[in-house]
Amino acid sequence: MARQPTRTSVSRSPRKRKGQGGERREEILGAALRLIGERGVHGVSTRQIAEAVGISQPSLYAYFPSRDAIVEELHDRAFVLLVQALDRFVPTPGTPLEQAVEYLRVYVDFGLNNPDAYRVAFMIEGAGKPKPPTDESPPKPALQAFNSLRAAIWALHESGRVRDQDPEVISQSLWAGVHGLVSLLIARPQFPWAEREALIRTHLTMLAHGVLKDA
Amino acid sequence: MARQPTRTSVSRSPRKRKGQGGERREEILGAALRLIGERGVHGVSTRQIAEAVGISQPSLYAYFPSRDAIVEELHDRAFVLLVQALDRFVPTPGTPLEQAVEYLRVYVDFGLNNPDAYRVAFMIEGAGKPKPPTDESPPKPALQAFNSLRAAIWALHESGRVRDQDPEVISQSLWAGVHGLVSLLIARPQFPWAEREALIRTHLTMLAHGVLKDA
DNA sequence: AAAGCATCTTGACAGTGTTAGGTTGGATCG
DNA sequence: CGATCCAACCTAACACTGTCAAGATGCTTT
Repeated sequence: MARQPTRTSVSRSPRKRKGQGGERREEILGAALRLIGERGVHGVSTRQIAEAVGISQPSLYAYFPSRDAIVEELHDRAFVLLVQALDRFVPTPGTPLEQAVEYLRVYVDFGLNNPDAYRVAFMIEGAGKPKPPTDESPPKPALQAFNSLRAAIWALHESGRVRDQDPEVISQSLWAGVHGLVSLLIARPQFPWAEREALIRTHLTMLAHGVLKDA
Repeated sequence: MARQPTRTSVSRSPRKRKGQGGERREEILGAALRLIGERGVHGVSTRQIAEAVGISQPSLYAYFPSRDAIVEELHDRAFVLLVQALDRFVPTPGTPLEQAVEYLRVYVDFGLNNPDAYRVAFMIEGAGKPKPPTDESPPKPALQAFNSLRAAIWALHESGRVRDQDPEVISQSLWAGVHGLVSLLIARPQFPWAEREALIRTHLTMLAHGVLKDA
């Protein structure tokens, strides 16, 4: 009697072959990042992700232990992308101020060009909290990203152009400075912002002026 | 037959008298703010709020149309508090740089002393999105807060001490500068921050140096 | 052809925000 | 005083969420 199930609707993706489970994993991460970019981190459910991929929703748990684990993986990957972008930077000839602005600009552009990644990386509440036990061993991508920035500041500092302040403090301060602009531009698109290019340039110039000696 | 209900557990708060529904409203907001401060915006359910207040959970909907409305009310109130703090500022005698640092310090201190409020006000994803129709009429507390800051910058600007830049751009840039520090300090308490006082002072001095002429 | 196991499924659970409808009891009025 | 009214509040139920348990499927290797 069991009537033929009407099926339809949820077009399933064909089952992956034996070794290719990793492909599914990537598909899941891709769909999750896209949906999160559209609807926000908390506006996406596991069922929506699963449907976008074309699998049943509990199948996600074959690849990730929890929903949060998906977000966390995106989080880490976003940091890796940021580090790559920062480390790719090579200064063009110019004054230290111009070079500093250029470098900070890489950070800003990364954030604005990858708002989904930046959101996931920096703008998720309590994303860095619940892990006091498993520290130390792996250099978390988050810290690694800051290390890139810090290294650049130290280099600048050793050129003697920086105001006499602890370089560590200056690094953190500059980070806060660029993060503030990026996060606000991303999070508050409705705010009556000034012309974006002028705002960015002014902001970075201000930060650089604040740090460098020859103002 | 109907056995005495075992009751227990959820100690209910006594019913409010006829006109005192507003009290309940305040109790709900207070409990919500406290719980959100402890567990984060998304870590608190309406049932938890209701239990903390001592009423049934659907009763919340007699006072607020939705869960988001509770958060939004807290959001607006946080802005009002911030505006009050900013407007209370009266500069002590000193150089323009010292005064600028002092003023920005009010913003930073407000954020760090009221992290719950600041979180709710500035660090909630998409809190300023879904309202293109009902604009214009009421001066939203959010914009009002920025107006306070802008007014202060304009005053500074007219004293002739500011680098030749559009004051509007400078206001937004300074806002981004302080917001970056406050939001990171609040959101990432685990990060190996430098000594907080030194960090704040350096950051604000940097921002002020970046904006003022006599560096 | 058989075995093994990665892949994926259905079914169920407690928890969530929200709505519908009914009860209670203090304030008000005749 | 007693009747009425309605603000304040409740229970029951809905569709949705993340997660777990248990089993089916079918490619790959022996």
